[in-house]
Amino acid sequence: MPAQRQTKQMQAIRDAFEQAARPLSIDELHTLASSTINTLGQRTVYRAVRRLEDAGEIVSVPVPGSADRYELASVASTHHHHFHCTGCDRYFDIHGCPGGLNKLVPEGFTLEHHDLTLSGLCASCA
Amino acid sequence: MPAQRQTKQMQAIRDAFEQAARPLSIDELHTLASSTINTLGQRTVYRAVRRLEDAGEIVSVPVPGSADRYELASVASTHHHHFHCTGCDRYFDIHGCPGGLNKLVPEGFTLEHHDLTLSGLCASCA
DNA sequence: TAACTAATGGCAACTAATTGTCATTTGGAC
DNA sequence: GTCCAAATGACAATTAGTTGCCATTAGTTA
Repeated sequence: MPAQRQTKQMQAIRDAFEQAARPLSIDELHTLASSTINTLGQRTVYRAVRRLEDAGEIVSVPVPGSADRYELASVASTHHHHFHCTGCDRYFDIHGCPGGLNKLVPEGFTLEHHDLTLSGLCASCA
Repeated sequence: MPAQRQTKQMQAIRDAFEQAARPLSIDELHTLASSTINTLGQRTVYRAVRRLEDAGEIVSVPVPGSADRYELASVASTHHHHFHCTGCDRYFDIHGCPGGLNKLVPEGFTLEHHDLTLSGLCASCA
């Protein structure tokens, strides 16, 4: 198997996830990590995300209307939902869950997962 | 203003919405309406959807990971949510709403909308 | 330090979804 | 039935997102 190398690009991308503590898009990652590596290429961000996802360190967060976001697998393993700010287009984690969803499922359907997205304005945009 | 013409293509697309009674993708519309108009072009479906949306007869339903679905505005005006079948990739309407979402909103954030999507298998796929 | 090769970065190419173009068809007013 | 223009359908072109390619850079081991 190929040896893993410790690069400053990869480290900057990991740091971006840790510091942001919310789901990030490829562009957000590129912007955030560029503050430390100002020559960072977008292609490198795509590859880093792919590797981190394959390694199980991050998971994709599909969102309607735009490209996937990604968040740390350690965060994703705790059941949570998201808040989408319509002002800055950022996604935030929210904890808690309404529950009682089984009552909503139609006869004959099997419920496996659910996804709740609140939207409005974040603290910065409000 | 330009005169509206009553075409069988447009009627077939309206019928598809009425009969399906669930959010439809462009491809689903094309397939459903093709059962009556077997020469129906995809371009015509795109234009019909645009006109119906502009006219306020249908609204778009953005979904993660794939192209928008569309549903009748009369249905959309009643608060509801959706069930996504992971087997056949169809969306269905579900009525009811868990409520109590304001408790989940972080300090300083303003809640405007919410979107709940259940997923699993529909009655046909289960 | 030297050598090997994983990783990078820029650009072209690809994919899926959508829209532009235009010759042809056809609904509807006369 | 005639005429005009809205609507259609085929295909090319565009867009956003992502990936392929490849010459170059730079970790890592000896």
